[in-house]
Amino acid sequence: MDKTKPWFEEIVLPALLRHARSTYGAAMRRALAEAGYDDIPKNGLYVIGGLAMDGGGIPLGQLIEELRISKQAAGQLVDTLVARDYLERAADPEDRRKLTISLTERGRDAAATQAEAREKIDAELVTRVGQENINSARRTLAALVDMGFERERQNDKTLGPQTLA
Amino acid sequence: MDKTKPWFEEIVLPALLRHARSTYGAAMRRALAEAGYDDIPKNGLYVIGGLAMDGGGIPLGQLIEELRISKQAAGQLVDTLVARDYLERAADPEDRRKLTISLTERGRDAAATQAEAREKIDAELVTRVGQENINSARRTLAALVDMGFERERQNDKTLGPQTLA
DNA sequence: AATATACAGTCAACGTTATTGACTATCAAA
DNA sequence: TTTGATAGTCAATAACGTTGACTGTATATT
Repeated sequence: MDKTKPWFEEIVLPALLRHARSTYGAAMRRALAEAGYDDIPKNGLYVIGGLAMDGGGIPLGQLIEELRISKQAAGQLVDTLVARDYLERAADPEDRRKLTISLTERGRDAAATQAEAREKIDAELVTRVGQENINSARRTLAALVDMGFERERQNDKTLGPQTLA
Repeated sequence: MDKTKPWFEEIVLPALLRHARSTYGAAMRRALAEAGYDDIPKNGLYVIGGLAMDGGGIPLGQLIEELRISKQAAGQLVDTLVARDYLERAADPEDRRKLTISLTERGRDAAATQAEAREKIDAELVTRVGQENINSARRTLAALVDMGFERERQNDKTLGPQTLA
């Protein structure tokens, strides 16, 4: 009766993923809130964080791809992020249909705060399980992501946005 | 310029987690929809899947713990799941405050379908990265989850439900 | 026993986020 | 220069989660 394996070998992977992600989410949100950035919508973290890495201005379409939400949802998300002064839009001179988005001053600062919080978790994680395990985890997760992409193509986009996540 | 590492070593962990989870979510949803179970709310997957493992009837409070949502949200979730005939409520004879929930016939069938889809992904994952990497991933994710729990206690529940996830 | 406190869950109102459907504007190609 | 595809917006609605106030049941203290 005591012969139980460690809990994390019993639990189902999706649930494990869910809770693991929430650790990051909670830490980043707390750090942001403490720095006064307490009005960022859910997916805003991904937008801000992503833009901080990409550096430049990306078109809405790219957000749609990365977040896998409808373009209307993406537009709305950007709207509120613009209204709250994290993002700004600019016309793309190459193609006037496109409106690229980029971080404002405030947005960059929020991104930095967020990155710091994330890196703190990352660092703590290294001390807990070691870089080797983390690398393995990344490989494993990447394989999962790939499988998702493949299926999506296979099924020729018959997969609604909200079906995901 | 071509000296780039594999993409999954560049990407930030929360995003990787997000997409990895969506692979499971999409596969399970597709399988369920094909079997006629296309009316399951988002968190319903966790409720149904979780109940299928626990077997028995659990009280609402346990759902709240596991999903980390407000009790009202949990109640509402159960409401719709009951309305759609996946779940049923029963009074707990021990403590008449408690209403335990358990799977209906339909619910069990949905759970089976879902589990099958999940296991298919699991199996494919083994062939892709091997059991060793998966074990490492589990250890790593578990460490993350633990960190989340610890922080939560540290901060004495000052952490709203929606802050998570 | 009597009262106070804690716990399990519901009801109602509201806010946020995502969805669908219809539309405008721009570009690309025949 | 019409045709078709692409980028994004507007408006209405649906799904989900939150807060606050409430009922009923159990538990502990006097």
